[in-house]
Amino acid sequence: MAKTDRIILGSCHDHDACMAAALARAEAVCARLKVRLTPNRRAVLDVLLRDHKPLSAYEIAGRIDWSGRKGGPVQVYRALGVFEALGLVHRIESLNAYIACSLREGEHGAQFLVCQDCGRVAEAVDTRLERDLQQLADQAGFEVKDPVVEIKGLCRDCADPADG
Amino acid sequence: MAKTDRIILGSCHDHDACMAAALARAEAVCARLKVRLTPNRRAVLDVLLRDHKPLSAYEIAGRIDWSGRKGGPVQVYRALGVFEALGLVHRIESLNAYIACSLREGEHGAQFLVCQDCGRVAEAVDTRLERDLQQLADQAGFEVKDPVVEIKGLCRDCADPADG
DNA sequence: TAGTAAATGTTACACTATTACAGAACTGCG
DNA sequence: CGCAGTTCTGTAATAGTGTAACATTTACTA
Repeated sequence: MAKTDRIILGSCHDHDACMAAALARAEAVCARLKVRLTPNRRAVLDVLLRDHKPLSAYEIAGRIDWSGRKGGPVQVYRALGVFEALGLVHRIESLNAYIACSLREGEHGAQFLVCQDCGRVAEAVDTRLERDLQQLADQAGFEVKDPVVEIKGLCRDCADPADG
Repeated sequence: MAKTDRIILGSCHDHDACMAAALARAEAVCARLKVRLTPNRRAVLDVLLRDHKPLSAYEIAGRIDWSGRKGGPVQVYRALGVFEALGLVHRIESLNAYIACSLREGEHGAQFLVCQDCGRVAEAVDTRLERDLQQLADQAGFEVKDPVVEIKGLCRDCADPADG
């Protein structure tokens, strides 16, 4: 049976290492594309990496230490815009929230498993699914730009709390 | 090659007949499930069927003749909630908009092709894609409740205006 | 170091969605 | 019919999400 290439659960991992790696990846991407990782942007990315779960722009704004400055959604949206364009942050449409990308550089595509109970999100890479999406679009003469796949439901922990 | 079961383009069809059929379908579903198709709800459904394209709740509210009454988003959201539960209306997450379901009774599942240029949305039924989604979820021990598939891109007309 | 482009600070505002509560309309039943 | 309970509606207020506009500052480049 064809297997999903990779699923990142968002739990069950060494979070410090994960954060450091993600930050390094972000720096690499920014350097390569000549995008500046300014303090503002870094602050937004830090918050997202720290939590490793979807946060609304306003939640992000609330967690940043603006040290004196006013600081609000505008700054956050600006940074999110940059990161989305780079593929470092994904918007979860069904939650109006944003999450740092968990994938290695070079990997792309974005299928999400969104738990309606605990709110956590797992990110997956399933090339077969992507092929299917492409094929579906082809049949309608539709040019794919950005496929949104968000499977809403219950994660393992929430579906079966007893861990049966 | 496995084919998508059905794609409804949202254009190129006898709109009057389509509307009448959809309305009849809605009445049937409501009758079967003992849900009342009240004037308010009918007004919302009418607007959605008439346009056959995604509309925001506020746009819907703006197009309804409230004849004296105040009438606003609250009424619209209430009706939309009912129809969504019945599967007669779908929310397009990536647009914050709502569209009447184009499928026959019994058909379900909802994959959408969302044109970023003209804003039109086509609805598709692709059981293979659904199977793949289920399989992806299974591998993560995830229980699927509501798969959201919205392919953003360019429809045939907008991708190639010259109709090459 | 002056000129240009990029990013920021700030205010204000538009759009999306929900809560709360009182009143009206429908349903079932004696 | 007339009452009781439920469902639906009208209305106002408010919470949450996202942008526009514009002056100012910061960073790059010649």
